[in-house]
Amino acid sequence: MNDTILRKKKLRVTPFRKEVLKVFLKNDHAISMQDIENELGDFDRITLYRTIKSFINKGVIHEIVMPGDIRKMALCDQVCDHDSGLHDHNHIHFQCKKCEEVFCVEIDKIPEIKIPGFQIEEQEIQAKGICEKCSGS
Amino acid sequence: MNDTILRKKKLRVTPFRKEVLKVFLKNDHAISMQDIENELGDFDRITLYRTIKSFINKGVIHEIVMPGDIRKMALCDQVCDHDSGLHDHNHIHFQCKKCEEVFCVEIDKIPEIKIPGFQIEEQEIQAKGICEKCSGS
DNA sequence: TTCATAGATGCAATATTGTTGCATTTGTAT
DNA sequence: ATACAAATGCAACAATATTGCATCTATGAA
Repeated sequence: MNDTILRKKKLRVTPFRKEVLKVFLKNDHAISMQDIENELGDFDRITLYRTIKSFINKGVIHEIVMPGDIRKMALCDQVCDHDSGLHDHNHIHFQCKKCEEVFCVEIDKIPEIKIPGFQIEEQEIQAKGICEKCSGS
Repeated sequence: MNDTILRKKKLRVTPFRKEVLKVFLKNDHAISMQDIENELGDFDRITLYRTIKSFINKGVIHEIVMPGDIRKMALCDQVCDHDSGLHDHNHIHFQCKKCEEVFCVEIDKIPEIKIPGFQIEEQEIQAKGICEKCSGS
């Protein structure tokens, strides 16, 4: 139930937030602002912006940015239930060159990068290629 | 000389382009659209957008996007002298949490990621932490 | 169950960012 | 020196995002 998700993240359960969350839940890939707007029937754009912002801050969803002005969002794992606005993810972001969708893909272990002189605290990997579904066809 | 860079990438050498290129050359870190606008005295914004677009297409600069609506650009290595619009880079993108600058940092070898079912063709690594300069202070 | 209140919503107005079409100017190859 | 494709600059516009404020509502406490 999406009520549970919201409550867990200390967000008030409102009809609008449930609607927005539903859009995320029914997609297995990352979605854009446009996608959400298209899926919501009637809505107030300002409220949507604010909803998205609080979802990100509370760790309900996370932002994915990729070259080419691609800005999408996807649900967070259970892991990130913190109020800090920081997100920990054990996955990489993958964009399919065929269907153009962006997915969060779990991987066993994120390789550690080391750079002399730099202290790396977080890292994120973005990849492009052909996704599972498009490989088959 | 920045004339050489432009000619090598098959771009006409115009005063404006030289100005923009100069801004990139004098920074050792990635810069934003805002940064460029601030450094250029008097300019036409539309021309700037178009200039940036052709610089990216011809491989003079590359785009760097990071979570938090960060969109910056930096000069490409000599390597990417192709007209395809694709860029090959042997570096990762690093953002310092202290000075907030974004750097292109060369690393020895980019680790290979493998995901069952997915064909990875390109990948990019983004990291956050403390940069060389800020570590010292 | 009712009530008070912090938080969420919706509207208006506005800011920021990026694009398109078109006339004019300019860099470059001949 | 010249012709022409490419670049520029202007006007108009489109898309995206933000702020302030009045109103409404979800939630915890009485």
